Amino acid sequence: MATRLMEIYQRLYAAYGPQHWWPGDGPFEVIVGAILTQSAAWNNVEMALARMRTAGCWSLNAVHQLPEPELAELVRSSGYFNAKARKLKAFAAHVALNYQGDLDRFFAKPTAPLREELLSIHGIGEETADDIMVYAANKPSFVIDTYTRRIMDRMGLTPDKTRPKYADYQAVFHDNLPQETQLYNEFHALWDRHAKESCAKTPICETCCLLDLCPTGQKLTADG
DNA sequence: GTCCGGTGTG
DNA sequence: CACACGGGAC
Repeated sequence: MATRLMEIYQRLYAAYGPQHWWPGDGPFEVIVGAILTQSAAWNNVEMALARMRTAGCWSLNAVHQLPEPELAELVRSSGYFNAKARKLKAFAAHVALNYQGDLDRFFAKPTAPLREELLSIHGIGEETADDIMVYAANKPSFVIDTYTRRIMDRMGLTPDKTRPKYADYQAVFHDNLPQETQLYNEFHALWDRHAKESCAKTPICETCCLLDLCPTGQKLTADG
């Protein structure tokens, strides 16, 4: 399995190159982006981030100070804006109350306790927690999303369980890859790219760089 | 399972 | 017009 996963990674990287997810953005922008992108198109998230920056709401402390209805108006374009404003406020409050607003102190925690604490915050589920782990806190915690699951299922990489959960998909990577944040960072972004580019809801198998490794794709291209 | 929701695309 | 979007709370 380890060899298979690395083969897939190398194929995707060769096909698409580095994806630059959250490149050079500070932890604050990664966290806000990870929350705002929940079931929302990234383009709409970027508009919301731009409005926050322009409005001067560009630090956890600023988010903590700004009234929730005003924050909601700033992030309107990302959708679910009332719910997301509440989530942003919850995160900022958590760091303000427990770490004097200092993210570095929060992220200094070891990987497992940090993830548990992230999950305890309103609005942070498993995927968002792992986004923050990898792209903000620089911790190796593989991000699983609907795209990753879809491709894994088509490729016969579904965890050997009756009803695999998030942790089961994640374990496929944690059990078979080196615990390297940079690898997890790029690999997840490449799954995402591939799902949009080729392994879409209706897959485009003919030009897929993983076709010879994919039972679903071979069946589909054989039938015509 | 239902609710939260504006924006871009076919 | 419908549909998807870098999910999570309840």
